[in-house]
Amino acid sequence: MTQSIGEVAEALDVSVDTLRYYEKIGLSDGPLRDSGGRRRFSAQETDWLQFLVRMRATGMPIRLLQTYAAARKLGPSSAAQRRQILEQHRAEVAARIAELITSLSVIDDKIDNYARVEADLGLTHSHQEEVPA
Amino acid sequence: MTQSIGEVAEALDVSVDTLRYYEKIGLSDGPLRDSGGRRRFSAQETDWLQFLVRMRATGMPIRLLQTYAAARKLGPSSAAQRRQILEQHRAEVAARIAELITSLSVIDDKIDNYARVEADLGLTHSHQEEVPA
DNA sequence: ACTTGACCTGGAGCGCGCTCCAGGTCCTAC
DNA sequence: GTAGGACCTGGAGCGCGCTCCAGGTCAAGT
Repeated sequence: MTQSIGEVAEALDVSVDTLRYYEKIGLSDGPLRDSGGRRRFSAQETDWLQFLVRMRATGMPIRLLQTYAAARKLGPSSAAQRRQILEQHRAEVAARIAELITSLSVIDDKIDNYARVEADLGLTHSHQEEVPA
Repeated sequence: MTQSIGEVAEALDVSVDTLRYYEKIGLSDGPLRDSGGRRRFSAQETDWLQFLVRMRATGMPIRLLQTYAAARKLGPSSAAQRRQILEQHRAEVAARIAELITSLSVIDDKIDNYARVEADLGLTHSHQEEVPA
C-alpha cells in the first residue's frame, strides 16, 4: 500500500529529484521511511503530490503552493484561506484558457494563410504580391 | 505612421527591454532609425512583434521562434516550413487547453469541498472527521 | 543654457524551477 | 561475498527569458 519514490515519480510523470525538491522546500511532509531510511509514500501522500504536480502544470507558482501547503498543515480552520487561494487561481486558469483559445484562432488564420501561399506557389511561379505576413 | 519603442512596448504590454532583446537575438529585424539613431517601428513591424508576443504567451519557446523568424526571412518559399511549425504548435496549445480544462474541474471540486468544510465549521464546533484532502 | 526624459549600447545579473553531482548506504540476486 | 541498482544527503549548477545597469546621446521645453 506504499510506494517508493521511483514508483511515485513514474506514476506522476515527474523526476525523483523533483519530489525530493518539493519535500525540501516544504511542499510535502517528509513521508515515512523504511528500515533503510528510504521514503515510503502512502496513497494520501501520493494524492497530495499529484495535486501539487497538477497545480504546477496550471502555472501556480511554487511560492503560492508553499503558502497553501502551510495552511493545509493547520487543518480545517484554514479552509477559507485555502479556498480563497484556489478561487483566485481558478480565475487565472480560466483567463489563461480564454487567452489560449484566442491564440488558437490566430494560429489557425496563419496556417490557412500559409496553405494559400503554398497553393499559389504550386500552381504558378508568377511574381505575385506576397500575402501579408 | 511609425512608433517609438516606448509606444510599441506599451501597446503590446511588454517592456522596452524585451523588444530590444528580441531584436538582439534575431527575432525581429532592426527597425528603421530616426536621425538620432532611435528606432521607428512601422505597422508591419509592430504586427510581427505582436505575433511574437502572442506566441510567447502560448508558451512557444524562443528557440522555435528563432527558427520561425529565420524561415520568414527566406520569403514565400518557406511557407511550408512555417506552416509545419505552426501546426505542431497548434497541437500543443490545443493539448494545453484540454489539460487546463481538466485542472479547472479539479480546482472546482476542491473549492466545493472547502465550502462544505467551512459550512460544517460554522454550523457546529463538533469534532467531526475531516473531509479527505 | 540647462534640465528632463526617452532613448541608445554592451554586458552583467537574476528569479524560477528544477537538475545534476559526489560520495555514500542499503537491499537483492547471483 | 560481491555486483548492481535504487535510494540517500547537501549543495552546486543550469537553462530560460528576461531585467537591470553604467555610461552615454539626443530632442524638446523653459
